[in-house]
Amino acid sequence: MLNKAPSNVSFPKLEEDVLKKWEEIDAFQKSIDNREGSKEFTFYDGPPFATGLPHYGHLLAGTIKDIVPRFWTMKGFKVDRVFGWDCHGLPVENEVEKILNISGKKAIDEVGVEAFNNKCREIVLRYTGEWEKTVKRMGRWVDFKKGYKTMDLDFMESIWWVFKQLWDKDLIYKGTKVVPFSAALGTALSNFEAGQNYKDVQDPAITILFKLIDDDAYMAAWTTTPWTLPSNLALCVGPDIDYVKVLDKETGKKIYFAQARLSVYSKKKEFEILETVKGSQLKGLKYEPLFDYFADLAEDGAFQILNDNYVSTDNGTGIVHTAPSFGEDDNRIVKEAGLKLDACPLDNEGLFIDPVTDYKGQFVKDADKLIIRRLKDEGKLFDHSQIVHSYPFCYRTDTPLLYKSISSWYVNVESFKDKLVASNKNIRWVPEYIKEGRFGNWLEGARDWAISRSRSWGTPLPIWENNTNGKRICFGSVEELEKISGKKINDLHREFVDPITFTVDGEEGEYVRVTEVLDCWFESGSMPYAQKHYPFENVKWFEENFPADFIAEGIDQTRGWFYTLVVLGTALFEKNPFKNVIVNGMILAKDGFKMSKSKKNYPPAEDVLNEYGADALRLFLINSPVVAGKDLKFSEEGVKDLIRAVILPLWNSYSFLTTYSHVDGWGPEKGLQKSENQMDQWILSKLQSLIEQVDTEMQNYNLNKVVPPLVDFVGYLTNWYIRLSRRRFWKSENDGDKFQAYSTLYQVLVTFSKVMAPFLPFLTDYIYCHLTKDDATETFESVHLNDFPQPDKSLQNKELELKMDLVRKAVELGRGLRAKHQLKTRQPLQSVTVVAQDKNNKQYFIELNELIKNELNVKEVVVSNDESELVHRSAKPNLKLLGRMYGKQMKEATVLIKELDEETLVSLSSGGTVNILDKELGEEHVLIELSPKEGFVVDSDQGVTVALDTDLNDDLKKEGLARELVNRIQNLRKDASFEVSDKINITLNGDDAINESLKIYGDYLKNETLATNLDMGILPDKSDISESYDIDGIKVNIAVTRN
RNA sequence: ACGCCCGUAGCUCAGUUGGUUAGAGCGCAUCCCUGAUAAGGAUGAGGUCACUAGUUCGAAUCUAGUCGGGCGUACCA
Repeated sequence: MLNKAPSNVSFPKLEEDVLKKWEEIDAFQKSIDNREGSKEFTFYDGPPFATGLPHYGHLLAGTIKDIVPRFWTMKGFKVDRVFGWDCHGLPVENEVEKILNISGKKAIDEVGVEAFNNKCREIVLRYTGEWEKTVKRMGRWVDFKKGYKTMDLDFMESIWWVFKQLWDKDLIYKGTKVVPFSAALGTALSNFEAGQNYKDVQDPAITILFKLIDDDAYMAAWTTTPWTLPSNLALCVGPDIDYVKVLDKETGKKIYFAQARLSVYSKKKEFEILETVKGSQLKGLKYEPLFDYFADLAEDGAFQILNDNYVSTDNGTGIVHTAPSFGEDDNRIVKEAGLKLDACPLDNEGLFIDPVTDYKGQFVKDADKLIIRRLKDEGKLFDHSQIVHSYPFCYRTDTPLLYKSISSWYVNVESFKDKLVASNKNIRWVPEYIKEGRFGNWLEGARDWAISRSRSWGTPLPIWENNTNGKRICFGSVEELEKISGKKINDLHREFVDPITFTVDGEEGEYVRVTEVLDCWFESGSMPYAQKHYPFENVKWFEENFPADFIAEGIDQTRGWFYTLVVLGTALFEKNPFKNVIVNGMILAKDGFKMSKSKKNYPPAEDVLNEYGADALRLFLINSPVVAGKDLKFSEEGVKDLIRAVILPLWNSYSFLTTYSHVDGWGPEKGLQKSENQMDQWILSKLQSLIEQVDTEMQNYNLNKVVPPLVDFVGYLTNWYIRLSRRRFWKSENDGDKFQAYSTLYQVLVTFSKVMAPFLPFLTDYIYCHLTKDDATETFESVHLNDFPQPDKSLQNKELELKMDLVRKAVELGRGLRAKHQLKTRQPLQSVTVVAQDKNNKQYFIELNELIKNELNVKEVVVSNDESELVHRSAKPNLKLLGRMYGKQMKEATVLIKELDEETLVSLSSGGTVNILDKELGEEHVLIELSPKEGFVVDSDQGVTVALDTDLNDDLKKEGLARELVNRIQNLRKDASFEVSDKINITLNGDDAINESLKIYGDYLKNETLATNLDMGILPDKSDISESYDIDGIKVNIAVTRN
């Protein structure tokens, strides 16, 4: 027998209890061990940085990462899930710098790599406890004990192996990279850091003249950074852009610039156009360097005009001053022209150094003015103005950033770009548009990947360089390094491997490690291999399970983790490393802006969990556009709504079943019965359809399409099935029908728990376990150890579902009519007329007329197939069909169709045709609408018409009154907190109408209220509860006593 | 600044290849029902589909531009 559900439930509290149970029985581990020997479903967890606390974005991703593996577990797969920690990288270093109150690479060198790294190691895991707590509280099952850390020796060794693979494939090279640089900190910043602090600032915008060597003319170039001019090594023009050579009437100089910019400059000066040429024709022309500091680079190809398509004519002159050491594009263009040029005359503090002797020791930005004046004096300044543009500032010192080239190690991604695109073809992206859109575009434009950082806390590059002959050796395992160095190695961090040096027989010089470490993105992209210490361990497992079945992260990872995974998977194995990916959108605050701690525009996750629980939060997140890659405005109310829409009704259903079955001592151990009742059959059929639907959507990773059918089902269950079946549960006789009702509701709740288990892991587990404790066919300790239900075809009855839809429609219309005409449902009416033109439908109404009778509280259901007395017909064109037929005549035809009379419409619906503008139209060409006729209590919708007979005779009135009395007495029972099974004695007195009514309906009233005695007369002095009522003018006093 | 996504009722969102009176839930108002009660039902009010211009017999939907939000990329020289 089932235990009664507790009368007051706290879902957060219930969840905590379920969590405890999971711990006790080790439910998660069991869900994996259970599937030993089954096919595996592989899941990769993207490692978060442990330096911050989890926020909603993590909770969302965590929810998706929990639901999908839970589903596939229930589908029979073994789904191992381990957590990962991203330990290396700038965020950690920044934290440590803050703690040690130092900044920049130089400072780190002073503290020492060892001390610095120790500090990093110390703090990197400081929030893991909080993470674990929150992740678990959300109901996510993931293994923290076996979790990987990117700073583990095994992990780092695999990284080395990955790197060595690329090295052997000749995909690694050393080049220069232009990076944002903070002069105040004396260190390069990541693009991410540089992006933190853009500001609109005013800068000089000058146009300078470069004298051509073989032509008595000048090239006009525009720049906002005069201090980069000493480092100018080239000019760049667009090959397809038109350039004009003009005569400056004031100075007599001949000057080139883009034709499109002529109008701008001619505002200030007078020109005569001499010639027009394409940029491609200017290519290769040589010019005199502006300054002579780097004049000797002319031998290496400097000071010539190059071509590139990135040049625009939006501003400037259409001729770009190119300083390869200070601009990413500049660097690229020069490189692509096959030139090796570099002129970077500044130190780490942003001060000019040799050979720029004139400004030596000056901060470059301060030298701007002097450089401009000098160019002006030399007659090389063509124009001088100001511009306001956005420029990055150091996020820590608020000083303008400089861009400067540094040497860096690259992966030659461009060389296998085609393979990346090919890999992407095999990935299922949810939502789909990301595949060809954002991600596809990003792959198309893939650039070589700079993977080294001049930093301290990371996996060191496994490259040793001979300090004499420059030869390099790359290591791909600890063993190789141990062998050559003769030392035992237990840790691969810099403080351990940097001191290792060695010599090679027959070679001069000593091999010393290059100083850089790997970008932590390289590590996260390597996690499929490194988390398993592949290929040093788990080779067989890896080969069988390599492309992961599933991963999930936010859309911000398009160019992050998703990209690095694909690059490395493709480079190593020419494979896409994951088959399915769910990309979630960003969670914004209620106000539509991003969540911000300082703005306090969102509630702390902990509060939401304590107030509403994880089930509600999970459902809210899953049911939002955020799983379809769109942004979500987070609102607490939304979470609350899901409680109301799903969790509470589900709980109430469970509570309903247990309340009544407890009274009868019913439980599944009595054996489940197959039901003949159509309501039972209907809800079971609906349940099978739901199983199918959820299964299909989950197989397609459409998590956001799952909740609406769940909500619908909850509606069917509570607002139709239970509401209409209540009487069967609480009637006093223990007959077969009652047990069929119990069996049905029991089965529905048990199966429904299984279907919803991946989504609402707590509540479903609670309900499932409490329901099935005595059920010999359900022997599991947790709903999550079950298989996902299979739809039972024998229980599916689509026709019945259709029937019920019609009935529900009719009842809905009938209820609407009662409301509109102020006819209380408690007042019985003589009859309702339902009209169905379709023969099948007519039959359905006849079959299910009992339901309609009860729901609408009428004595009789009249089924008719002629609604012409009740409604008007009118027609509208079926535009989808007719639009193509009529084209421009459509407007005219619409008017004619709308004017068709009822007779014609009736003939159309019985197969007739009508001629409109020379075209023969049949029923399918028009849409016939029904509208209620005046003076009838009638309504019509979607082919169903319902009319109520509102005449009341005496008998109906008496019955109505009896029902009012039942209602009052039931309320009294409830107010007196009687049990549903308590028997009572009633005493009442009142107006004559009461007596008249009870003469006929006294037994009915007793039966309904479980009354053993019904006395008419003066109320007793002592009763459990008594009250006086006025029912539409009829007065009555009632007293109730429990016996 | 550029690329991608988004802008529909007070709020959160649906809206298939262009088609009929633009929908749902919540909230609000009125009424109803109720021994599942932290509920439930019906009805109603509430919309210039961000704006502008175009394509079309017909645009929330397609095109171009403007404005606003998000993500990403950026000293576009």
